[in-house]
Amino acid sequence: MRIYNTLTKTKEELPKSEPVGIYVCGITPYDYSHVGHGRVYVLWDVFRRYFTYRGYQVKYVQNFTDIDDKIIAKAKEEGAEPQEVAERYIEDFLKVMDQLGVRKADIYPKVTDHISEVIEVVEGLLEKGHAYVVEGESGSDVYFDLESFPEYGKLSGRCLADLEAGARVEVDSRKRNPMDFALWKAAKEGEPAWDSPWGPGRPGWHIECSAMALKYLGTNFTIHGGGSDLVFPHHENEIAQSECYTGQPFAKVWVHNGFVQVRGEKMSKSLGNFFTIRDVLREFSPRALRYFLISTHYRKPLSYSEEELTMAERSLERLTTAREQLRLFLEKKPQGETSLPLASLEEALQKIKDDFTAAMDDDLNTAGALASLHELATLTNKTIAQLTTPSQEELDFLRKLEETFSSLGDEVLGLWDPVEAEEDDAQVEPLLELILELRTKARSKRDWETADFIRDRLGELGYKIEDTPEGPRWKRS
RNA sequence: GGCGACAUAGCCAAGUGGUAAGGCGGCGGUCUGCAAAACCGCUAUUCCCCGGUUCAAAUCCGGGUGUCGCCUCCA
Repeated sequence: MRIYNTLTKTKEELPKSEPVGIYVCGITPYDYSHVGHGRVYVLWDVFRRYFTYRGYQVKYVQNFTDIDDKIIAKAKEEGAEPQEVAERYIEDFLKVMDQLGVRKADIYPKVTDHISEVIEVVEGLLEKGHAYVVEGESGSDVYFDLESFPEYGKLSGRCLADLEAGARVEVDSRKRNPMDFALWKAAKEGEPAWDSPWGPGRPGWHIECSAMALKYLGTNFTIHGGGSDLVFPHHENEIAQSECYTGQPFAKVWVHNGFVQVRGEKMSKSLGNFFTIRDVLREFSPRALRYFLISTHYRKPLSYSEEELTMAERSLERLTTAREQLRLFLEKKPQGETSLPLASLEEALQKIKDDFTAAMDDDLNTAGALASLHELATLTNKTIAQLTTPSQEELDFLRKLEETFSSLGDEVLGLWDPVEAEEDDAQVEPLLELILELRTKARSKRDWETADFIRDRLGELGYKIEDTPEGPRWKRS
C-alpha cells in the first residue's frame, strides 16, 4: 500500500513494521466537535480498518489536549473548572464518533495524565542544550532553541529566515530567537498548574504530543497524522523536540488531510462557520455523514453543504437498497436449475474486489473505492432482477455478493456501522402493520383512492411505503 | 511578501502518458392500478486558458487566470 508522505512529498510504500504505530493529534475539548473533526477521525478510522483488512497489526493512539488557553478561557466564562469543560466535550466527541461508526482508539492519552512525562522530555532537552530557561516572577518558562536543530523546517518546507521575515507574532525579547517556542509555561494567577523543576506551570503547546507519542509508540514509529493546519508549526515543532530529545527519527510517514470548507472557506471555530456533528445529525443520518466524509479523497478540500449531504444520503440509499434486496433473496430456499452465467458473474465480482483494493492501496482512494461498491450494487441488482427461484449454485453466488458487501462495505469503509436512529419503531410497528393490512384490503378491492390516501398520509408521517411482489414494505424516511 | 495545494458534465467526484470510472440530478423506455425500487438507453469529441515536448497529453514542461490553505490557536 502506498501513502503520501508530507515529509518527502511523495507516495511511499507503507513501511513494514509490526504493529503499525499511528499517532493522530486529537482535539482540544473546548466546544462541540464539528464536521471538520468528523473528517479527520473518520479518515483515520478507515485507515485503521483498511490496514487491519490487509493483515497489519495496528496500534492507534489519539490524544486529548485537555489543558489549554481555550479551555481555561471557556471555564472562566462559565465559572466552571477547566476539567469539567474538557470532560464535557470529550464526552461529546466520543459520543458523536461512536454514532459515526468510528472505532475506539487503542489509547486516548490526556495531557493532564502525562505531566511527568512532559517534564522528563523538557529536562532531557535542557541537558542536551536544545532548550533554555527564562526566569519569570512566579516561575520560569522553558523555550526550545531552534538554532540547535539545523533540520528545522524539513516538514513544512520553510526555513528560519523566511519565518522571521513573515513573523506576525509579538517578539518576546527574552527569547534567543523570535521563533523559539515554549516547552513549559510558568503558571499565571488562577490557572491550573503543576509543580516542576522550573516552578509551577503547565506544558507548552507542542510538547505533549511528543511526550505521549514517544511513551506509547517509541521512536521512529510508522505514521503521524492530523489536519493540514498542523503541519506548521505544531508538527514541525514536534519533530524538533522529539528528534533532539531521542537523537532518532520521530515518525516515518506524516499524513495530513484537507479541510472541510463552507462556501469556499475553511470550516473553523475562529471563522464561526462551523456545523457541529450533533446538529448535523438532527437533519441527516450518521451513515450519510460518514459517506459524505469519505466521498472525496482525503487530501483534497471537501465542501460542506446540505445539498452535498442530501446527495450522499441518496447515493448511500442505492447501496443499502441493493443489499436489502439481496438479503431477502438469501432467505429463499434453493430450487430448480441454474440459469445464470455464473462464471462471468464471478469474474465481474472479482474485478470489483480488485478495483476496490487497487483504489484503497493507492493512498486510500475512498472515492474510487465507493465507485466499486456502486458497481457491486449494480451487479447485485442485475443478478436479482433475473432470478425468481434461485438454485443452490445461484444462492452460493448471492452469498458471495453479501460477503463482499460485508467485507468492503462494513469491515473496511464502515458504511453501515453508524447506527441509524431506531426511534420507537417497536411500539409503532403493530399499528403500522394493521394499517398496511387495511390498505391491502382496499387495494384488493381496487379502491385505489383509499390505498393512495393511506400511502400518502403515512409518507407525510415519515413512513415510506413500497409495494413489492411480496407485499408492502415500509421504512422510515 | 514567503511557502503550498487545487481547477474534470447542471452538481459531487475518480483518473498522473495510450484515447474520459462512479454517484446525484435530468430526459426517454420496461415493469407497476398508480407510485416506489430495479433494469435498459441518453445526458463531457473533452478535462480553466495559451504555448511547448511526444506517434500519443486531462495527465509531462513553460507562462497566464482563478479558488483555497499555511506563515497566529485551529482537525
